[in-house]
Amino acid sequence: METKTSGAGVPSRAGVPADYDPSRFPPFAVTVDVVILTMSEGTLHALLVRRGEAPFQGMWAIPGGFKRPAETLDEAAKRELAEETGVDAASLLTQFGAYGDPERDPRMNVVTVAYLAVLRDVGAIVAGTDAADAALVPVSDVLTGTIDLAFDHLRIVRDAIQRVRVELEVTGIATAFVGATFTLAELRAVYEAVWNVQLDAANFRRSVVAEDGWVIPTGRRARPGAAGGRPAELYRAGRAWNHGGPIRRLPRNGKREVQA
Amino acid sequence: METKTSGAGVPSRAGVPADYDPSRFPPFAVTVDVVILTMSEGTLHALLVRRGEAPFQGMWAIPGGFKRPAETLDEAAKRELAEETGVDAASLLTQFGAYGDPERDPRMNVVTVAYLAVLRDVGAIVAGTDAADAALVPVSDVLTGTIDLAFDHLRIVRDAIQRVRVELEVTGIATAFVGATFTLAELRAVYEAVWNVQLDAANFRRSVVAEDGWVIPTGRRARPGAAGGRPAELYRAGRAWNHGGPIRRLPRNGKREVQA
DNA sequence: CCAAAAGTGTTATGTCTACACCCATGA
DNA sequence: TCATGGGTGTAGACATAACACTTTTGG
Repeated sequence: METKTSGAGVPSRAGVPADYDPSRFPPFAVTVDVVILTMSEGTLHALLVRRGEAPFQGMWAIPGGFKRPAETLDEAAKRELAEETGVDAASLLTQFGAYGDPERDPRMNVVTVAYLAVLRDVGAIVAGTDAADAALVPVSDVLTGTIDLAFDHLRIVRDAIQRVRVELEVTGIATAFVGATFTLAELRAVYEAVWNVQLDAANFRRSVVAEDGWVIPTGRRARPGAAGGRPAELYRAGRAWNHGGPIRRLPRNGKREVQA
Repeated sequence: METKTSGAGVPSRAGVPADYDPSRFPPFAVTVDVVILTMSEGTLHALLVRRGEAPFQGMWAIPGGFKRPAETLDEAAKRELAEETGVDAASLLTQFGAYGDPERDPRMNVVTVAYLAVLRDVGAIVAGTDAADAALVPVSDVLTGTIDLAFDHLRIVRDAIQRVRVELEVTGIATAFVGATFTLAELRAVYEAVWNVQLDAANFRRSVVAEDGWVIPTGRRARPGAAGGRPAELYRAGRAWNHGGPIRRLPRNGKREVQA
């Protein structure tokens, strides 16, 4: 693997001590962690598991596990997601970072590769598992430190949120948060929750509908809420979200930002 | 680290065979590879090294090496960059991916974490090293397969280019490509080379100058080229490029794209 | 009927593009 | 002086934001 051309015998190119022998490589454990995000009660939630053993026993953590030698990183992430949720949907798994600080695991050298997964209907999935060891928690509770996480998982979650914010802008990942059919108000709520902004419903509708083939009207309508109101049209996701996004960019100036 | 809560004895949550014992973890070698990009002769170039040993002996590869147990991934990347170029500039090192396919190294299980570095004046640096084992090659030659790379390094370079395209848009990384002082034409050439587009000089100037504090006029002027022309103002980079970019977005429609 | 939410129209403002035009230099 | 590239002006196309107004529901 990638041994430098300036091998053991060659003096270092730039004054760095060549005190390292590439022929003996240090072994690492490699894990894959998956930040699973979903919308619940109008806010962004993450699926966390409670650790059953030391270190950090009893604390919340991102689900994850060892990479196996015969699988790729993507396959490992897909496997972890499936084991945790039963969902088999590789397309919305995005690798967003690798973490290898020496002390991130007190027991050994561990490098972890982090993935982001965006799901809908995780509530039902979590309810089906042992409630004691998996839960959907508000992301804001994690970010503010109300819930604190094992290892460097806070940092990983922070990076995942950063990433999903960008994904929302440049891909159409928003539809992954909502059900198979959805109203534009639900879709708008995704942007508002993730970006923490307030969007004009009228203008939002126009932007989304203008993005050709991105959402498709089903002809059916949603039942209004208890407070009444005109029933909303139901849409389904159109072609996959790889081409470019529907709603453009976070506000150019700080305007319209809403305080948490 | 990150062992699932559903440990060895607990049956798997979702029908996945629980045939894996987390207490024995498989060891991996972890390396850090750095894709070093620079502008040379008006086009995008990458710094490659020639492999001195098997496998892929004699082929070109991205510089890289083992992560040491006591350093972070960022530190390892910084060290590799310094060893290869003598440049000590951590701020422009960006992690952009991890690669761990089982067969990517025929000798053993290697997971590599890839970084992007953008430099100026690499030409002089490379000239100072043994020309036989390091060279600046046009990125286009790599992407078209004219030069082929060891391991899965082609894929890594492709991803690095993807990344720098985005970085150019959302950060101000463009100034990292040019000298300490530069003309707006030089800066524009960076965008044109990386995005493979043709930009209107007049509009480019306005966009850049409008981005407040992003480039700062020095009051000095560049000597015109041999063909004459009005001497251009010299600028220096302003505050660091983390806030948001100067030139916005790749063209919304395919227009203005230039064929390679 | 009233409140609430969905959806449409309209207008002011801002941004982007193309391109005409002037400026300063080398040969 | 002409060719070349730097820099400014400007008008139309287009995008965005704000908000008034109409529609359709529950109570």
